[in-house]
Amino acid sequence: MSEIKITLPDGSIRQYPKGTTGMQIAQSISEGLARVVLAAKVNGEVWDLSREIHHDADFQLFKWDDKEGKSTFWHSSAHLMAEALEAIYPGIKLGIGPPIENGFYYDIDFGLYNFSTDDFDKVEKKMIELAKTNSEYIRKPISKKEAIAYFTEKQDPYKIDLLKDLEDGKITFYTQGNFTDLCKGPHIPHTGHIKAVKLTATAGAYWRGDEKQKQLTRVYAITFPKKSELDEYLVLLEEAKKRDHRKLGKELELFTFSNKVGQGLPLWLPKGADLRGRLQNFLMQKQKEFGYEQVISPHIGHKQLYITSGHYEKYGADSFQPIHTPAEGEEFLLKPMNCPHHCEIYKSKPHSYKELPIRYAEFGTVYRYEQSGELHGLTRVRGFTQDDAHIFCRPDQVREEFNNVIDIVLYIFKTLKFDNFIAQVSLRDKSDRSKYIGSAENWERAENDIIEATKAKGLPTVVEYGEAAFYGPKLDFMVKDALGRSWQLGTIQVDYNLPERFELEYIGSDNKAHRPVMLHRAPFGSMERFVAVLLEHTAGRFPLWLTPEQYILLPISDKFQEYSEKVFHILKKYDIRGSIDARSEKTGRKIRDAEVQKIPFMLIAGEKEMAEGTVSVRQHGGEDLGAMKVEDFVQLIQKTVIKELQN
RNA sequence: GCCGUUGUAGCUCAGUGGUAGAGCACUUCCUUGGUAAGGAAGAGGUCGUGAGUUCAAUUCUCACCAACGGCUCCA
Repeated sequence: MSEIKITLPDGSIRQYPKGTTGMQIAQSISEGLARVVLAAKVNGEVWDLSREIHHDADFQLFKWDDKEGKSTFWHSSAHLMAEALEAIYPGIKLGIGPPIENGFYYDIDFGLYNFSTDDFDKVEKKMIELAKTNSEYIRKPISKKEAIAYFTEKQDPYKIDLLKDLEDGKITFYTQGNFTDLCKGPHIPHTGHIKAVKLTATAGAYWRGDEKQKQLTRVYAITFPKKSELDEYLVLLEEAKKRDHRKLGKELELFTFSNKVGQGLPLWLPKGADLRGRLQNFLMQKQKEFGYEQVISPHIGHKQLYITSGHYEKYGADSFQPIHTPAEGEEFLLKPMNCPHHCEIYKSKPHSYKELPIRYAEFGTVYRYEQSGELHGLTRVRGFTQDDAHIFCRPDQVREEFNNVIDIVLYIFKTLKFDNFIAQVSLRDKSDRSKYIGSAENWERAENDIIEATKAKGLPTVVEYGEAAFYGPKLDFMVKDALGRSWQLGTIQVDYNLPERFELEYIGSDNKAHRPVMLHRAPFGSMERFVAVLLEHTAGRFPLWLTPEQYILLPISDKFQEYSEKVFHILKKYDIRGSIDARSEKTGRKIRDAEVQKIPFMLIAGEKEMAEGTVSVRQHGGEDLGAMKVEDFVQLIQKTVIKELQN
C-alpha cells in the first residue's frame, strides 16, 4: 500500500497509509485530541474527519476553540434541529440552515403548523434526546437526478430549487439518525458532541432573500459542547443588553422618542444635545484644519432639485410625500440629501481651477421615510443629521482629497478608540448595471480611485459588490454594536455624476470650462447613529472631553453648601462642566447615584476640604485620588482632556 | 412593507372576567450624615387605542398604533 505525506501546521511531516481519515490522524497524535476534534482542513478545504485522504496534503485539525470548529459544530447542529423539528412536525418543508456568527438558523416552511417561542422548550428537549444517540454524520455523494428524485418524493420544493443551481457530480447528502439533508458539509463526527441547546428567536425570512418569494419561518438557535458554555453565553448576552444605547440613552437622559412626535424621530434631551454639540465642534475644528468651509441650507427644497439629482426617480416613492404650496401649486420635498443644495451653492458663482478643491461642510438634517420595520433606536431613524460635506475638485486632485478624508475618519476613530472597524469598498453589482446612473467610464475611474486609495492606506478592507450608491462607489467604515450588528458610520463617495447633472464647471488653466469631481463624505455618518454606537462602545462612560457632566460636587452636609458653590464657580470659569448634589442625603447615597450616572469625578467637600481649600476626588469606579487643591483638580481635568484629544 | 413577540405608574416588572399592586424615582417632613441605597408619610395609572363578546373586559376576540427580534430596504 502506498503512503501519503501529511504536513501539519507546525511544518512537521508524517507518513500515513493512503486513505487514512482525519480522525485516524488525530488518533495517531493523541486519544484526547481525537475525542474533541470536530473537523479538519485538507489542502485549504474544511473536511469531515471521516473522509479518506488519498494524496499528500497540508493538514490541520479544528476543535471547538477554532472558528472553523465552531461553524462546523453549528452547521451540524442545524441538521440536528431540522431532525428534531421534522420529528415533532412531520411534513414541514426545509429551506436552508447555515451557521452564523453566534449559532445557526434553519428556514422552515411550517405549512399549517403554528410555531412560536412557546414551542422552543420541546424542540430543545428533542434535540438533546437525539444528540444522545451519538448518531454519525454520514456523507454520501449523489447524482443530481437522484437528489431531485429524493426531494420530489419528500415534496420539498425549496431543496429542489436549490438543486437546480448545483452542478451534477458535486452534490452530496448528509445523513444522521433518521434525517437526510442536501449539504456540501462538512460536519462533526457525531451528534454526541452537542451537549447544550438553546433556541433563541424566530423571525420571518423571505426564501432566497427575495421580497417577492414566500416568507419562511427562520428559527435561530445556538449550541455548545458543554452546558457551562451555554450559561456563560447567556450571561454575556445579558451584559451586552446593558450596553444597549436605547437603554443607556434613557438612563443617562440623552434622548427620547414620543409617539406623539412620530416614529423614528428622535428628541435630544439637554445632556444629549450637549454631547452632540461637543462632537460637532470637535469635527468642525478638524475640518477647519483641512480647509473646509461651513455652509447652511434649509430643510426643504424644490422637487425639481431632486429630479435633477436623480434622487427623486430612485427614492421619491419611498420618501415623505411632497409639500404643496397653496397658491402656486409648487412641490417641495423634505430634504433627503444635502448634496443638491451644495451643488447649487457651488454654482452661485464661477470658479477657477485655482480655487479648487472647494469643501462645503454642513451638519445637515435630512428626512427619509424608512420602512417602519427597519427603525431601530438611534441607529435607524427618519430624521437625522449628517456631518456632511462635499468636496469639489479637479480630477487630478481626487486621490489626495480622498486620502485626506480617510485621515479625518481615522483621526476620529482613533480619538474615540473605535479600533474594530472594517473599511468596506462598495462597488457596483457585477450582473445588474441598470441600477446605476452615469457612464461606465466614470464608474471605472471612481471605483479605481477608491480601491487605490484604500490600498495605499493599508486599511482592513472588504469588497462588496452591489453595495454602491446609485451615483457612485463608496468606502464605508463599518463598526459593530454591543450585540454584534454591523453599522455603517463613516462614508466617502466618489461622484462623477452629480457634477454632470447639475452642470458644474470650473475654468481651467486653458481658459476652458471643465467638469469638477465631487466627493461626498461624512466621517460620523449621522450624529444619531454615531452617538448610538459610541454609547455602546463606551457603555456610557464617555471620554472626559465629551461627557456632559465631568464632575459632581458632593457636600458632606448643608454646612458645606456655600463652599461647594464657591468651588463650582471656580470650575465654571475654567469651562469645567458639573453640578452640585445639594440633596440632604448621606454621602454614601450621593456617591452611589453619581456612580450610576457614570460621572467621571466625584468631588467631596466637607470640614477638612473647606479649611484647606481642597476637594477630595473620587473617580468613577471607586478609585480615591485623595484631597487636592481646586487648582490642581482643574489641572487634572485639563491635562486629561488634552491627552485624550492628542493623536 | 413582511413574519413573530410584547404593550399595566417616570423606570423595572407582578397580577386579575367584578374598574389594580411592588421596588426604585417623585413630593413633604424628620435626619446634617465622610466614599455604592438613613427613616416616615404622601401623591401618582381611562392597564397602548378603538370595536366586539359579556350583566360586567385591564383580563377573552378582532382591528389599529407602537416597541422589540429578524427578513427586505438603506441616497
